[in-house]
Amino acid sequence: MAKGDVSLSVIKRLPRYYRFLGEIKRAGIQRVSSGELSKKMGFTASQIRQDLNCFGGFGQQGYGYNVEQLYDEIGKILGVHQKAKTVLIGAGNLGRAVAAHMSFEERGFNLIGIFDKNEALAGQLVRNLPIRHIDGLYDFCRDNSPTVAVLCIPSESAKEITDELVKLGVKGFWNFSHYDIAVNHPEVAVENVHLSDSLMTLSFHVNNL
Amino acid sequence: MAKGDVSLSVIKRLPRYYRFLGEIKRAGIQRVSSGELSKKMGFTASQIRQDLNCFGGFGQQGYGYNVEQLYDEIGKILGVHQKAKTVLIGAGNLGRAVAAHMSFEERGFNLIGIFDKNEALAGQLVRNLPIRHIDGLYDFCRDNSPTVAVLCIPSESAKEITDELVKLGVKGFWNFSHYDIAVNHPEVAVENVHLSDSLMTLSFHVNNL
DNA sequence: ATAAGTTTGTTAAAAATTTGAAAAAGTTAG
DNA sequence: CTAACTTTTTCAAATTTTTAACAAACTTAT
Repeated sequence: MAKGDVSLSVIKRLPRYYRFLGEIKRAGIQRVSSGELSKKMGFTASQIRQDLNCFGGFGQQGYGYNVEQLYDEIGKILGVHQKAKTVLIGAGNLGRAVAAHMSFEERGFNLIGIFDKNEALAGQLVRNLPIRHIDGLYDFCRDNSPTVAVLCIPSESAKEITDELVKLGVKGFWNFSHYDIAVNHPEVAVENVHLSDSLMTLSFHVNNL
Repeated sequence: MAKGDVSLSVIKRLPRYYRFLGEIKRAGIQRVSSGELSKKMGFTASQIRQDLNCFGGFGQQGYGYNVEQLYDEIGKILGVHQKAKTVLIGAGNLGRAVAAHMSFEERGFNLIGIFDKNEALAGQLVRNLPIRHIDGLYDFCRDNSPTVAVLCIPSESAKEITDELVKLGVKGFWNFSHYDIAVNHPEVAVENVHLSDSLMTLSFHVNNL
């Protein structure tokens, strides 16, 4: 069950499995076969079976998969029950929307602080958390030891803040800035979102239908 | 120069090339080799050359690539100078942030309407556009013929609205809802964003460092 | 003008991913 | 309990993607 040897392609599909299994579970369905999942999700049944088997034999021949059990297993693999202490940097339009809109708690994170360089925002509540001035970040991190940071800041500041946060012990970055975070440390995980890349991909497709 | 035979992997890298070339261009650099790009971007030089050659020989032996020309060519391929008329559905936290934060105009889109089912929001301005009540969507589409829709709505409504918009002639969807849009029509392009999937992928990585 | 040095375009090899298919295991009905 | 059926597991083949290597083409300096 070594996790290092599971390919990134597989890992990136796990949240989708989790999402669909959640739906199925809420619909009250108790068992599901790879064939049924295949129809619903648009992956081949073979791929689904192969993916799941990277983490263990969750299914049973002649029966399929128990929805609830499989949902829980994937949840465990993804770590959705962890409570990784998380700070959000940048409380502009996007930062506030991300803070308010994402269910961090259902996905393995615990949002404990929101920071912005704009004094005017200080004290304003977002999701019951006060926006703090960025100058307090250092002390806050020393006192609370967050392990994850969400970056909703302009690309200019991204590199600098990232380096500082790494020094302060942050191990994971969810990056919405235009800048491509590429940390040298192998002990740091980065997920670059790049909404504009996604939008341009759509532009390509729309113009080449 | 048939575009149908370029793989999705390549296409998804194009916005990244565009982004880095933009940076290099703004820095005043006029020529660049695949080797230099490789260092900056983290792709292999071989891959960069191979990717670019899918669309034509933009480089010159012994010289490399002209930054401005390559930037323009990729821009054309991505269609960033198009003005695809675009409506945004759902003016909640996320919808408003997307409307305000994304530079649609620099990426091939022209945002012409914002809609929400919440009466209370009607009339409020976002980016100089008034939020309109969703009931007016049909007429608005008939009058203005948008070809792209950005969906920032709950998954429950996503399928229904998508189907209606397809009937009204929308050819491209940028989907932020939890729901996986899968349109049967081969003439419709969909880009599913799924921020929560990205967040859970980060959760996995953080928990498996 | 020539030679040395770069760098692309292109072809081929390697690696990774996806798909298919058979064997093993379990379920369900009689 | 047995036989027919379903579905996973596992292994192998096919496809796709990435990397490497080399010849052709251009630049630059002498």
